[in-house]
Amino acid sequence: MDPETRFNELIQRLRQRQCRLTPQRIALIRVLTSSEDHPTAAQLYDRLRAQFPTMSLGTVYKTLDLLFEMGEVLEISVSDGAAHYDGRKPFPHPHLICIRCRKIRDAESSLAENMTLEITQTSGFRIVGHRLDFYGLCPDCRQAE
Amino acid sequence: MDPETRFNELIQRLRQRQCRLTPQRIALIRVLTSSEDHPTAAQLYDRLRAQFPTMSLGTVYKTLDLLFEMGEVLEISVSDGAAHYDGRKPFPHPHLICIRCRKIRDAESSLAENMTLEITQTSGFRIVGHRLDFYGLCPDCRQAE
DNA sequence: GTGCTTGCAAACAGTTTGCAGATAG
DNA sequence: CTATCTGCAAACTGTTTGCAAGCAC
Repeated sequence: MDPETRFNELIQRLRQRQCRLTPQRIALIRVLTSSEDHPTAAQLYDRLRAQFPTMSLGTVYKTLDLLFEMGEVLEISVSDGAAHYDGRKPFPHPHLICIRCRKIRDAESSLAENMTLEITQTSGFRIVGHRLDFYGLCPDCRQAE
Repeated sequence: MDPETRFNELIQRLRQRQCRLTPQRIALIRVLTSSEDHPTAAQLYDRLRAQFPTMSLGTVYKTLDLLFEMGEVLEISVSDGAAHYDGRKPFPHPHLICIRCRKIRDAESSLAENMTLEITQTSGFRIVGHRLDFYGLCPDCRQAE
């Protein structure tokens, strides 16, 4: 899905929920949907402040929480403290996380869906989300070794 | 693997590393290997303090870090702040996490290994670990709905 | 005896909260 | 006009760090 479509989708969802469409929220959704990487709250805050000096970190957190509760944003916790966010693919999918440079990439796997199905059927849980994180050295960092 | 065997294995690994076998470390490994659930550092501390009043939370963290770096303990980050630890199955495996009662259970899946293989081959990453967490409502909490 | 380990307390980082003032609808 | 939202700052939580005293080897 291209960023523009996703942007409009999120705006639409907020409208449905009768949430106020403040400039801050619109700007955050803009940045979130156009980010190729998986930024932390602080990184989003930095990117926003450049073009939106009045934005505050607290508002970033509040808006991310709102979108998270709506199921429109994925929270990825790497073991580096801060949570990372993915607003482009709200459906779960595997991530590749480099243990050296901390970069996060999306991974494709045909088996992810089947595994979710298998677990759903055998566990008795009603599954509402999953996180599939793979840790390792990315190609760049392997060379640097 | 039964708790006793795993306990001895961990003690052995520490010896190999020439680490001191202090009473604190032995007690923590005892609790860790006999825990059916996935306790946080604070929970481990509470369980230890009962029979070991001099134990400090800092030591719990330091010992967990040591075992984690040795690859003998899994760190599971739920989105509830604190990290949970699993010392019984150091090889990665899927976890089921209840979003209501926060309980964490082990899940079995035949596909987990294949998926890891697939990702390893297509990503260019050298994979050293993975985390497969499934979020949902456990059978108990589904009934309570 | 040596140097790793502990316990304590202070420091730290990320996140959450409370509230007065601002503003979208 | 009103209820929601923002911005700020203080509070909180989990974790890390530094260092003197203790103890495994």
